[in-house]
Amino acid sequence: MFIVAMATIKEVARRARVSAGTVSNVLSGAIPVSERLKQRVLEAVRELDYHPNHVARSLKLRQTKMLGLVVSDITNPFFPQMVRGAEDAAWKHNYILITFNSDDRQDRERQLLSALRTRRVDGILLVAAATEGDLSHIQCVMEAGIPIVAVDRALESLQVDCLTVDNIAGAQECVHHLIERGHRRIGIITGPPHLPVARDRLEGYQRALAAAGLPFDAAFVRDGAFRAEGGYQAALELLSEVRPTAIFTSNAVMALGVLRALNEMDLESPRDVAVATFDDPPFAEAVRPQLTSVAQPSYDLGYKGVEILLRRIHEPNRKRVSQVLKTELKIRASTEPRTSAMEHDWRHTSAMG
Amino acid sequence: MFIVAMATIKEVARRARVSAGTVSNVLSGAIPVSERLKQRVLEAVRELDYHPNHVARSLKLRQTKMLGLVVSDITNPFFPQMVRGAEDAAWKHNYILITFNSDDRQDRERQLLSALRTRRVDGILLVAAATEGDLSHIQCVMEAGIPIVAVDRALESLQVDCLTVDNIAGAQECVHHLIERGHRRIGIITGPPHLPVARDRLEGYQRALAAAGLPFDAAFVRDGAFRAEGGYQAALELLSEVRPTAIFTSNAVMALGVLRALNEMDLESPRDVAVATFDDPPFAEAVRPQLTSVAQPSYDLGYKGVEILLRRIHEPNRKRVSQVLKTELKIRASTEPRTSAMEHDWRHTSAMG
DNA sequence: GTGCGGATCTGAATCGATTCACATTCCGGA
DNA sequence: TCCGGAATGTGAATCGATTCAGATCCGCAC
Repeated sequence: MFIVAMATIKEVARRARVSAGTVSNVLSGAIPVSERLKQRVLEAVRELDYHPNHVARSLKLRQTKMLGLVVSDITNPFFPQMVRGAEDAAWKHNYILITFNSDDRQDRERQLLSALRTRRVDGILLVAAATEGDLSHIQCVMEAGIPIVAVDRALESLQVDCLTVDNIAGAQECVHHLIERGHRRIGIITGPPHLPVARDRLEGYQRALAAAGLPFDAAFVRDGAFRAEGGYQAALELLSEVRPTAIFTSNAVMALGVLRALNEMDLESPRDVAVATFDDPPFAEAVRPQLTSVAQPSYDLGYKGVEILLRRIHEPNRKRVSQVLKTELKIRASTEPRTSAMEHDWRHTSAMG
Repeated sequence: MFIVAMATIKEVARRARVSAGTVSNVLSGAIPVSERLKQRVLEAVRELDYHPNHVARSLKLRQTKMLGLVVSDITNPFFPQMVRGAEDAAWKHNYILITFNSDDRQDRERQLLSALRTRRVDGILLVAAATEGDLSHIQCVMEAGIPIVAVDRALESLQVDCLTVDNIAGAQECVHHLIERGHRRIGIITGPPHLPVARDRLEGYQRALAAAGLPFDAAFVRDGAFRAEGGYQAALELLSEVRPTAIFTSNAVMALGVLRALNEMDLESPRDVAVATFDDPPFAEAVRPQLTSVAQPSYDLGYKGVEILLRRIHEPNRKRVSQVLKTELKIRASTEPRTSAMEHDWRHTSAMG
């Protein structure tokens, strides 16, 4: 293997006829160096196109200026924004990000955390695969002295900083909006019940019903597994069984499944069924009808997550923080008021089903 | 700052009553160690929860097992798949990925490459901000001995491996499909003309027209800057000026803009206007109508890109490779045949405009 | 001319893992 | 019993930057 060696600090030193320490001082600026030598050093740096070896620096300083970021799956349209936010914040503070996908599998998460630990990252931003049960692998990393911030999904049982979104309030506000529009038969397609995020959104749904004095009926609840296919299947079932006049999905990809189901059943939104969803991906405004949705501050989740993490790195003994970001309801065409004629029609039809 | 030091190889050695070298040999498996000592070492490793310091390892071995990945913007739905592919391939070969966004800005790209260089990544996967003009910052990195693979956008003027998509053929096939469906007035919304990707797709459009003996009219070409807003504006213009019966967009986010424009102008696809687009994001099947699209093998772009890069890292003197991946045309509802009545109607209208 | 303080610089130790020259052990065969 | 050589271990040098104790230099006051 042919290696083109990069210049080292010693070569720069030799060329500038100074010691390595002086080169270091010039570049770091920590200790003043005479103008004469400084110029010599800078010229040598330029001539050799010297780029300090950050690996050696990390070893000596015992900090890598690297942060780990573990998300479920970057392919899920919710995460890119968050990753982008995290990256921007990290870059701003001269840190770099190592991003991993866990696919929400705990065994993989365990491996990833182990890899990050061996790489000596200074801290980890974690969207935990599971938030309950055996969290020992996370605990271990913390005990090894690597700060962790739980993003999007809180880890109540661990002493970690958490940055989450108010899922309950977001879902509640949205379902309340549906109720306000006259809907009484509202279906919900949820995510995997073992995920608190999914449970919280269901909780918001229930609270909205309760607040309006409406009864809760489990037949209107389906698990779409947070996936498009699941949303599709769940929608087919709901529409052919309990006939809701509105469907609320707990994330956006499932909403796509719902739209596909409507398509196939030759139903139209909002005429036949109102649709609203958690998440507000770019396509929400492009689909027909445009989707009423609960926008999460996903960019902020990443950006602030990194800021909390950096703060923790510098103040390891700071009090544990747990911040909850608000969602924003974006009302669009998919929940526009229906005509009373249509409403009547559906009432009639569903009574027959 | 309170530091919880992690165990070092020396501590493991002391606890197992062996030398550091022996611990290293046990863990790497390169040199055989007697069963007796091996067990002692492994037990010490377990007791101390030893995780080798990869930073020290990198310094000594002069390889970090890190790859850099520079994309335009992870927020663009085309990239997550690619990043995921790259990450999977990297992880499989025990490499990690450092992902950056350049926003297609050359100054930023320069900084990112410099950062990657100082970090001593073993190689870089680059979606270049520009493919022509001053590419010296890229050239420098290569001269420093860091292999680069240009993904998605070729760098013809540099001696780098390239992995791209056949944009010309993909666009041509798609436009040919529109022609086959009877369209004669076909608008195209392109990306920034300084990007070869955009130029190639336009080239494919032109070739399709030429192959069918249709004249090329610049009035049917608009620049949508690869952004939703641009696609929206361009569509409004096209539809109110030259009245195409079909619109082809050079990327998917612009197609979203087109759909929004149709929405606002109260036009319907495919009844009034057929729509087809380059890129095949998840929402292509969810929007109404489902979008005919040119699917890029974006996951493969990342996966194979990393494999080419790793191959280059191990064989620096290998002949330069330049691989072109094929696209796949996915025909969906947005280009379904129109009735002749409709066609007539439009001919009439456009003649008036 | 001498001495002294401050400003600059140098040189060596250090971070933690790898590796290689060398030391030690152990075994069979003579 | 002794030797050769294979098998197994040890210890020190090394990677490249940082940092700090100590060396050197300079000007100035006495």
